[in-house]
Amino acid sequence: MANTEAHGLLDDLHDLVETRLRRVDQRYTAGRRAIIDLIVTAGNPVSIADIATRLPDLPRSSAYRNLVDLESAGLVRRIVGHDEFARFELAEDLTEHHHHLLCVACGKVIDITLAAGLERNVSEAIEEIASVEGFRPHGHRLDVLGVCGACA
Amino acid sequence: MANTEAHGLLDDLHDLVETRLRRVDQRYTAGRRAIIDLIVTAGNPVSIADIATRLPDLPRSSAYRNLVDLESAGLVRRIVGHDEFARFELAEDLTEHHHHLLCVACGKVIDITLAAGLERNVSEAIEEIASVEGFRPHGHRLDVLGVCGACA
DNA sequence: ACTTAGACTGAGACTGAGTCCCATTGCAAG
DNA sequence: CTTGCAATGGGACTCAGTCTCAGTCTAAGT
Ligand SMILES: [Mn+2]
Ligand SMILES: [Mn+2]
Ligand SMILES: [Zn+2]
Ligand SMILES: [Zn+2]
Repeated sequence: MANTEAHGLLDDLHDLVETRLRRVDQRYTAGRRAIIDLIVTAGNPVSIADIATRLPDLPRSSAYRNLVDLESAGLVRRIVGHDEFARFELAEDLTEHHHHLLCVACGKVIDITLAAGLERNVSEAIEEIASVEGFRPHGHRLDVLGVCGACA
Repeated sequence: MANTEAHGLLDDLHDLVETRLRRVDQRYTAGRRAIIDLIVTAGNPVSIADIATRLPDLPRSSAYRNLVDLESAGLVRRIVGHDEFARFELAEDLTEHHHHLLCVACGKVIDITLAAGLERNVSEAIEEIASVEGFRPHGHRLDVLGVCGACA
């Protein structure tokens, strides 16, 4: 192990998560760390079923509670897809602003990123319309409904 | 009542709905008609609670079943907003393509329409990205999260 | 080292929007 | 009429998600 300055990107993320949790008097326990690890490792948003499968020793009640806590701390985002199951991914300020393809057949969620210019146009149009309606926008989500390659 | 050619826009809609239902061997019963009336009359998408309030004599099980049937017939669209309650509106081929402002405080849903040009740009970008992912897109939804005027 | 406050855990009870069941009723075609 | 389904409605049921609570862990203070 010649590398002593060691910290990889994943370790940096864990440090950041820990700092954010500490800021609200929360601890970065093994269960929470395992959930963050899983969310980052999986390419796509993960469901409770995914967590139960990949982390069989983490009780469901703890998984649900940890996800609520991580969401409250602004570290994790809950996604309501096309099926009845919630899914979870890293919050956008830990990754980048993006959107989703939702498979109406199997419920799979795939991340996509729009061109910056188009994203800007959308945001401006939203600001415009919202102000007319007396609505204060915090953000937006664009979901594409369709059928994924595996289900075609 | 001097007007004998009578059929208003609402009547035309009812006729269209009846035709579409007949096409799939379904009947346009009083309960279903009342639900369509309510959905059209209300400016915004309606929840089951709205239906229970405005149509107190329509049993919940019938309301849910009718909504499922109307959705299957492509006449009504189910909206998953920011709260835990589903809402319902006319399907887009009975109105026009549009999107929603979602109040994160009270759950209210407000219809909005984007400029046609922007809408086209979004659709094209989606086609492009989806094809790269091997995903066959059927449509999209754009939800703006924020706080409505009443909740500000 | 010991204490202590409160964050955290886990097993299970509970909630409630939405679905299913089934006996009964309505309705349209022949 | 009759006959085959569509439709009804009251209530039982499902199950993802939430809540409870007694016990445990952890960090900070002394
Ligand atoms: Mn994502
Ligand atoms: Mn709408
Ligand atoms: Zn799929
Ligand atoms: Zn509101």
